[in-house]
Amino acid sequence: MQDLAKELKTTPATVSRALNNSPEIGEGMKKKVKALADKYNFRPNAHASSLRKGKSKTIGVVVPYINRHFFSTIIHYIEKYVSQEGYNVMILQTEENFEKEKEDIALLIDQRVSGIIISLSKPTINCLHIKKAIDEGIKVIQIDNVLKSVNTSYIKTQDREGARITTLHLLEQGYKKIALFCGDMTSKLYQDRKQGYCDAHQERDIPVDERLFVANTNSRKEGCKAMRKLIDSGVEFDAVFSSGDYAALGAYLVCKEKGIAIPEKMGIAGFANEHFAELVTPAITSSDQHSKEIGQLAAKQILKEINNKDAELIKTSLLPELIVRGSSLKSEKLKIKN
Amino acid sequence: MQDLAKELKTTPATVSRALNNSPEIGEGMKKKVKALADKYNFRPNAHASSLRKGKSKTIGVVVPYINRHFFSTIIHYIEKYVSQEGYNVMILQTEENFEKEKEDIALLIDQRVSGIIISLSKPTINCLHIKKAIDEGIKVIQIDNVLKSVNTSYIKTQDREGARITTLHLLEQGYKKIALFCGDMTSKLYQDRKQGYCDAHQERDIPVDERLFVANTNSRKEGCKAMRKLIDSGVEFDAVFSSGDYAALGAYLVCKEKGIAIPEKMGIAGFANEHFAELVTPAITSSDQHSKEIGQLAAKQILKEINNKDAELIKTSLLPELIVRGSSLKSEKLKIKN
DNA sequence: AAAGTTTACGTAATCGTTTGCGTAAATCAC
DNA sequence: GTGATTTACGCAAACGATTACGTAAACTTT
Repeated sequence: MQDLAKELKTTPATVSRALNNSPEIGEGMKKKVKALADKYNFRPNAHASSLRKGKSKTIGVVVPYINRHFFSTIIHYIEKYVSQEGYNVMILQTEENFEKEKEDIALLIDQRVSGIIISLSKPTINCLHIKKAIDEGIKVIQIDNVLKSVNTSYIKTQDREGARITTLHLLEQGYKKIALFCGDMTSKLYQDRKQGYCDAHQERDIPVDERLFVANTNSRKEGCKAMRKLIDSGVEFDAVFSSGDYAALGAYLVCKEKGIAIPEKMGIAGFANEHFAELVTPAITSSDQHSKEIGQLAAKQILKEINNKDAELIKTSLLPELIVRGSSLKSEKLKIKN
Repeated sequence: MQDLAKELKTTPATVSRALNNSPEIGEGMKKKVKALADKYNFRPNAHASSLRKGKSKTIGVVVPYINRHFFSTIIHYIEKYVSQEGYNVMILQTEENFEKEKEDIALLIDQRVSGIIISLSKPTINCLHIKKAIDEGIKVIQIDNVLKSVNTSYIKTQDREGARITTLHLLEQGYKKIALFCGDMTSKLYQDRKQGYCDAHQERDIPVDERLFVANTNSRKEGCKAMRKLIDSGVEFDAVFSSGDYAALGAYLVCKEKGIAIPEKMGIAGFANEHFAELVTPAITSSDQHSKEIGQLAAKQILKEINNKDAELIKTSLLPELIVRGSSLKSEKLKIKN
């Protein structure tokens, strides 16, 4: 920048202002500066700029695991959007670990990022770390697993309602005893889904059988384990609603292995609409969480809050879309039989 | 830092050195500095440090799309590894666009990242942008789709050999006319896979029928289209080897739709071992590309090159693992019939 | 014990931009 | 034509850490 200034017999100040399109610089000078910058292929040092401004054009994205279809899709759309505005994204994973989450946030503060988009790890129950970021002037947007105790914009799924709708669907298909697989119950997200499951039962005046409830069941392996255990326990049930597709898949595979007919003898419904859900035979009923919309909304909103001192926060809950597939279509089959 | 220095009646220089564990600082002073830093929860400004050092503790990762299982898994392991060493990762997507790739690299240079791990976009055929990064002292590692015309470490799949093995497998199963689906043929990656396919034919003295070759077929939709077109063309064939699982899935679904028995009338094999390949019925034969190993190796190697001025480059080609599944098991079925 | 070496820390310049303040020249009001 | 603005730019001080160089004090060597 010094060099450009020298060659143009002006000062770095002017060069800087010209490159930043400051209105205090005349058109003629701007053209000259830009032309020379182009000629020498000059690009300003991002760190010097960030240091001086106390802010960098970076958005931090914090998720439990990036190699989950749901999150990688969200990040895809975030990156796609913010990169158009000259921002870049820094990615951190919490692996569902609260301590790591705190450290991740601290790192992003060290980087003076302009904004943070975060899906809280499941065990997180306090948000002092988030508040610290906000105090530093960083805009925060929560997605997916959010805590309302801290006042930020958020975009989440209507977990309770989504679970209610799925459960209702299973009940309407004629399933009587529905097992429920959830994850870490310290998380509001799973509490909500369980609540929705209970709501549906209450509406239909059906008692909830706690023996059919299994927590900490997220992965395919855990889903298998839970399913085997439940079957071996002797408690009767004729359907499984899993808070995640992977655990649903586990249950599904155990049925196939044991020759339990899906959907006739056992109904299965998942959540998240993972890729494989529609591909297996019969396909698995699941709820789409609109990852694309979440990513786009989060990106749009965070830039708005960064650029507009007092942009209004948004508190959005998207209704997941129940996609009914073969794994829970008992009544249709019955009709055909008659 | 100034404040800490003042309180300890010393200078920022000493504080900086103490925090960085410089051997020039006595143990007593180090303890005092660190204690006070802890007390005030002081964390150094990353940008000031990067500016002064001309380098930031950031690794840039450039891939076509992050929401592909293969890439998100690689990135997962990269982030996991480098974050332990105090590095963080910045992610850029090229969307298979050369211009965007150039801009991405320029952005990472602006950020003075310490290293770049990149999977070149398919259309990329020259590496001036990569060389520019190297000239800036940035360590570069290529993964997956690499160009050997630039001298960097790389970790890739043995595309030719992998394709050869898959093709040989299909031939051994008794398939006579194997269609080949590939992607953008300007990319060395697909050229290699096609070559492997040809190798296998040559070994078995079987002529290659160019009418059975379809390029630019990556997605599920394109796979469907290609399959329909091929069937309608009237050219006879009894198997499909697709360079990607999604296109293989397209072919697979068209068979199901048209009632073409898999694997009896049509053998199918993909590449990449996507999640769904093992889940559909029959499961799809595919080759695992060891994404976990690629991520770990890339991360380990880039840190080595960053920390060791003259660490040796690695040029690694991992042999993909052919996972034979039902979609290509014709002979087994025949045996059962006899 | 004098000279040399090491240890532990201070001094001050530097990384490359940005920006509050100052000011000459140009423009405007009347 | 004089004073008041406005325009367009220069000056210089930041931003916060790092590091080459300098130097007292402590320690070695012979």
